[in-house]
This record gives sequence, C-alpha cells and structure tokens, in this order.
Amino acid sequence: MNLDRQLCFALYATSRAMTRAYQPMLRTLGITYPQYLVLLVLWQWDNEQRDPGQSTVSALGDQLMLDSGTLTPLLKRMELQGLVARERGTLDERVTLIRLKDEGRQLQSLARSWRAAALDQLAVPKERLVALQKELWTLLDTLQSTGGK
Amino acid sequence: MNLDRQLCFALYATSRAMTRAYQPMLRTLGITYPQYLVLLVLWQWDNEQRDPGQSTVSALGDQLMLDSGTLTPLLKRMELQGLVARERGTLDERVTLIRLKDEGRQLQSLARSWRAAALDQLAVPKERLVALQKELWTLLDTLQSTGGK
DNA sequence: AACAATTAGATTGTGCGCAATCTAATTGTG
DNA sequence: CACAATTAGATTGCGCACAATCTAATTGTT
Repeated sequence: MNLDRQLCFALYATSRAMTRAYQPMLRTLGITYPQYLVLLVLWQWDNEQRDPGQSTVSALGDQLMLDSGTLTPLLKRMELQGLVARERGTLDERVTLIRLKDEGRQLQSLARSWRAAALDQLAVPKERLVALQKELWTLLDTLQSTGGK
Repeated sequence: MNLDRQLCFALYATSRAMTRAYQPMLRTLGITYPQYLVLLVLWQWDNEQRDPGQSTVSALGDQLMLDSGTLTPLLKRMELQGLVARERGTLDERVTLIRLKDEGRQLQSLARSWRAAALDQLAVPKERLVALQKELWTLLDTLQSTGGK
C-alpha cells in the first residue's frame, strides 16, 4: 500500500502540478484554470462557427464533464469579467446560452503562443506526451464505462 | 486548440474520473478522497514503524504535495472522526504530530480489499497501468523542475 | 544574551467539484 | 386540455486547493 505505487495519486499529483504550471499564463490572462478550459471549448466552437443556439451550459458541461453546480457560478464570474455573455434561449426558455465576447476571444492568441513556448521548454518529447494522453483517454473511457451509473 | 488534444485536460478529467471511481469505497469508509490519501501515508508510516516524532503536518505535506492551508482543516476533520490524533511536539513546539488511531488503522484492510477488487474489474491490463504511472511520474518530475520556484 | 532570520502551522479568502435539492419550462400521455 | 414526467439550470452546503498573511517557536550570528 505504498503511496508512490498508487496510480490514483500519480494522476492527482500530476494534474495539480500541471495546473500549477499554467499559473503564470493564467495570472496574466486574469482567469483560473477551469475558466481556461471553458474558454478552450468556446474558442473551438467559435472557430468551428457552430450554431450559437447550441452553446448551452449543459453542452459545456458535457465537454468538460462538469455539472451546473460548478459551471453556473464559474460562468457568472466570467460574465462579470466581460469574457462571455449569458442569456436565456428564446426557443427553449430553460436553456442558458453562453456567448463568447470579444474580450474572451482575444485571449486565444496569447494562450496559444504561451502554450507553444511551454511545450518547447518541457524536456519530454512530444511523441511521449501524445502517447501518454492516449493512455489517459483509454483509462478515462474504462472508468466511465465501469462506474457508469 | 482542440480540447480533446490537450494533455492538461486529459489529466484533469481522468483524475476526477478516478476520484469518482473511488466514491463507493470512500462512502462506506466515511471519508473523502484526500483524506484517503492521508491515510495511505499514515498506514505506510505505521507499517514501517517509523518514528512517530517525524509524523508532522509538513512531512505529510511533502508526501502529498499539499500545504498547511489544505491539511490543517482536513486533519482537524479526521481528528473529529476519531481517525487520527493531533498533538504538539514536545521537543519542538512548532510542529504538530499526527498519530494514526486504531479507528483509522482498521480502515486499511477494507481499503486494500476494495482496491484489489476494483483493479480486477478494470478492463485495462495491469502492465499498462504501471507503465502509465511511470510516465506520469516522469511528467510530474519535469513539471516540478521546470516550474520549480 | 540579543535579535534578525528562518521555520512550522494556522488563518483567511476565493474558487472550484460535486451531491442534493429546488424551480421553472417543456414534453409525453390519455 | 390536464397532468405527470422529464429536462435545464440554479441554489445550497461541504470539502478541498492554494495564495497570502499571521503567529509563535526556534536557530544563527554576533
């Protein structure tokens, strides 16, 4: 039962270390790590020119695997910062549509260049990172299907 | 900038999924996931018959890479549950010694057997999990040294 | 011995995660 | 149409994470 041999702890510690590694960038952008993940999704949707009527809170939650209890207050803070707009859907008044505002859109290039620089600095070959990531998705899938309610 | 291609998100999502996978066990033990990690360290120290005078809050923090702002309230809750004892060191009055109590010690066997069963159920070969874990430690080390303040 | 510097924890404040519950709008069924 | 069931978010409450700050004890230097 050695801590160092627990995969769960390796995941937990490495995930937090990665978040820490993002702090310098996030600090200059003025956002938090989960807010950055939300922006990743919104940037992607924006670039894909996806129907804005589908950019709901639950669609974001599906992508990020987060529920409304986490996203609602987070999005409200991002709205206060002027990064996104939150408005009720006209067709279905139950949904809340999240729209990327220009201020949020403009952070994309900064984030992109920071990420490129950080990757270069990382002393791990890119292929290994890609392989690691693939293994993580496999594990995630398995965890989802095994414990899937 | 596709979300699915971000290693940071793969780590984040998989780590949370792993925590979720532990929930059924943790619920029966009556503890949280970080509290379980604390117990893993305390069990290990207990089995190694380590000098109790070295089981300080900061020693725990070193193992788990957590600071006192996280550990202090967490350990207080574990003390309330009767899992551990917290007492000031006699030699150095600045330190707080954490002692595993019987109630906390007794959870070890339950956790161990649950873990074995869960691993069996997981449809990923054990060698791949070990390899994945090794990659994670490498990445963690790199992140530590790169961003190390 | 005196006192600056260091060290160990504790405290405070903000922001997640997530379970549980609630509200309001929509959909399905007879 | 009526009404139960479903769906989308919002709310509440608790427990982390972590930065920043504070307190108190200890150590190093002169």
